[in-house]
Amino acid sequence: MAEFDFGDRVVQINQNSLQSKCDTCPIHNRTMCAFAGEDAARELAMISRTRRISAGQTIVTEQDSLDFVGNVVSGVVKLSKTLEDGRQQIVGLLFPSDFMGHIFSDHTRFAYEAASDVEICVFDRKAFETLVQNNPEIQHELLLKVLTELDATREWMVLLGCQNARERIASFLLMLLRRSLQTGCPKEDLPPNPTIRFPINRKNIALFLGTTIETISRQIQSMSKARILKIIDGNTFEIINPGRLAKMANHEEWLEDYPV
Amino acid sequence: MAEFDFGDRVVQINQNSLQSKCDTCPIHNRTMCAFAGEDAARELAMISRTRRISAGQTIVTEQDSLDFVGNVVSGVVKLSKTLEDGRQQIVGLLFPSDFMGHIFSDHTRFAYEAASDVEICVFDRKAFETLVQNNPEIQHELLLKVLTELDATREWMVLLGCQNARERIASFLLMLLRRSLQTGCPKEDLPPNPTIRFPINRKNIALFLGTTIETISRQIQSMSKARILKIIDGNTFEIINPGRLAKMANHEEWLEDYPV
DNA sequence: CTCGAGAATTGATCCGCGTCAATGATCCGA
DNA sequence: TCGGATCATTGACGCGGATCAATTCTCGAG
Repeated sequence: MAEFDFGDRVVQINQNSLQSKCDTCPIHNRTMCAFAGEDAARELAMISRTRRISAGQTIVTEQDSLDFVGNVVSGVVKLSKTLEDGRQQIVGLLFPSDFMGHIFSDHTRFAYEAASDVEICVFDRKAFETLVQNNPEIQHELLLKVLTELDATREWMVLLGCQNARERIASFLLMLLRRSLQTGCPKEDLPPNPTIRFPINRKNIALFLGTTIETISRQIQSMSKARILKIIDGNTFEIINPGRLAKMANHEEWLEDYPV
Repeated sequence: MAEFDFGDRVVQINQNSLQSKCDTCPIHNRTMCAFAGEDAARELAMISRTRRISAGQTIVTEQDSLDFVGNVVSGVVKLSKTLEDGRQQIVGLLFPSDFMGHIFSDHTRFAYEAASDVEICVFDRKAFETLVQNNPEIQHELLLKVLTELDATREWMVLLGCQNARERIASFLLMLLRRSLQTGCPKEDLPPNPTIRFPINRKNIALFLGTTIETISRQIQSMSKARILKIIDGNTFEIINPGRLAKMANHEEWLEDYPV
């Protein structure tokens, strides 16, 4: 065991076992960890810890203090706000390699919940903040990540503000398709009929899209009848015509790879 | 005139006249400029320039490259996206002291337009990026600003996703009230019946709230009948009961100062 | 002052989708 | 294998707010 001082607290961690975790981390090179220098990477590895949360469990409630940050390793974390009367809106879905946490602030305004079985790699927040302050290159990566997330959030704002149910669901399918293609496969190898799985249940999709499970169901059936997709099972779909789907979403830039 | 090298370009600027501008800047201490060290502040002053844009003029279109960044000095800048069929959604309104620009990226996905007569203090983007990279404390302030903006954007996402027209308009009024109180007046000095002015026209409010000018008109009249506000003129309103307005908005934390 | 253009209000109508309710599918523990 | 629970699908209905249209208000030019 080694003892490390992160400014306002002392952390004791087994250095070897944790260092090795990052080497086998399936998402390491897509997270901000990949941009850390050698020393910072060692520190990150030392303060990291893996947590598993099963679907439906709350990780942090609104207004709670969030004393850790981290990366989603597998599964989907939902970020949501619930009004007094029970209405809820999901304001973000965090997929593997996404950064999770509310840094440089003592309380979040949104609840974090596992939308599926989830594995996250967490760091003590204060320790991570100290590390960020001492490593401008990590802070820069973090800034870029947050800027990207801000843009993505604004895109969804367009969706919620002025697109109808059909467009919202088409956009959601496209987002899933894009996330599943993010491994960076060359354009000519794109499958003509990609397959999509819903990683979360209908209720959460509805809460994210600002609609209802009934409307989602009707639209999926309607797309199936229109031969835009084929329902393999309730959660799996073969996209017969990605181009038409993109056109339907009215968000062309979300699927540049599949021309209409 | 002095000549300054910002990495990839050389800028010639009259140092004295520009330095003096920041001293008289009405919003200086609320912008990230206030956090710059002495050297950085001098650089900022040197690369800054004031631009005036009249209401309705486009500053940057979507997909354009945005070669400057800056702070809004007066007026309101709208950040929006327009779909092919003409539907438009405003994803952000920038008020005085707000930072404007799309840093560390060569093209924006949103258009910038003056929603009222506007005065902005601009910096060359590349020069500013260099300055940020060389000044971790400015980068940190920028990160905090972006994080705050991300949270604010998510709050509006809740609004667009699951709140009705009445709640949206009440929330908009509260936001204006809060912005106008940001000078930091002590709680006991709060005016019991504050006055609000719409800084932008109905069309832009509607585009921001994901509704229509007709609906806004009807809701305002309805609030007037319910004695929640008094219509001074078409753009000015006396808030008779801030507490009930907050309750109506269902976003209690937006007006903690006025208990229900 | 008048005139015309753009902005806001007010009224009438209609439709997308939320709501409620019933049925069907899947899964798990007993 | 059965029964209960959870989740998804399908149908019927109604409402909030978009749409269309007419009127009123505001303001700057002449």
